[in-house]
Amino acid sequence: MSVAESAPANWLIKSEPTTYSIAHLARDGQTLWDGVRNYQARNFLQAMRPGDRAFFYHSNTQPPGIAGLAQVVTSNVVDPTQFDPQSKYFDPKASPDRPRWYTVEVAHAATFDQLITLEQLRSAFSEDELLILRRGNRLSVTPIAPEVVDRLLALAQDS
DNA sequence: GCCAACGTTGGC
DNA sequence: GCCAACGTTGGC
Repeated sequence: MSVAESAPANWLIKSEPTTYSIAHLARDGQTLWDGVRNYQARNFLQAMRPGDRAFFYHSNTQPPGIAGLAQVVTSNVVDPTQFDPQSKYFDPKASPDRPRWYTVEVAHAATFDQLITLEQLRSAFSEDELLILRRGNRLSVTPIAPEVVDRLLALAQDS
């Protein structure tokens, strides 16, 4: 009996485009997804594996929506900004022998010709299907189920 | 700029 | 361990 490799998982990662947008990722090729300081989001980041797909969502902008795709290239990376007193993400309770915050490196995979807007997402999906549609949701990293992924990719094709 | 929602902090 | 106060997020 062979050990089956699990299929790549799918995620949604949020960023404010004024801070870091899909265009920045396209320019950089890849980046360290640093600065996440929420335990639930961190736990999702730790579950990511190389090859996983991430939908790149632009938040706090007009209009908000999914701007493109990224791919996880390195997982379980200690976020170095937690040790840097100059960083806005500095965490005085973290130390190199006891890191608290882990993240991933992601590579640019696609920039959609047109944003899949939040409005489109709301009309196509329920709150249970897409966690970002939940009222008051603040999680910056969320998992996406396979059946939702196919419909999202179809929406991206249409755009 | 407003404000609802939610996570975190800290006094007790 | 409770919970009020506070800070942040993010759509509108």
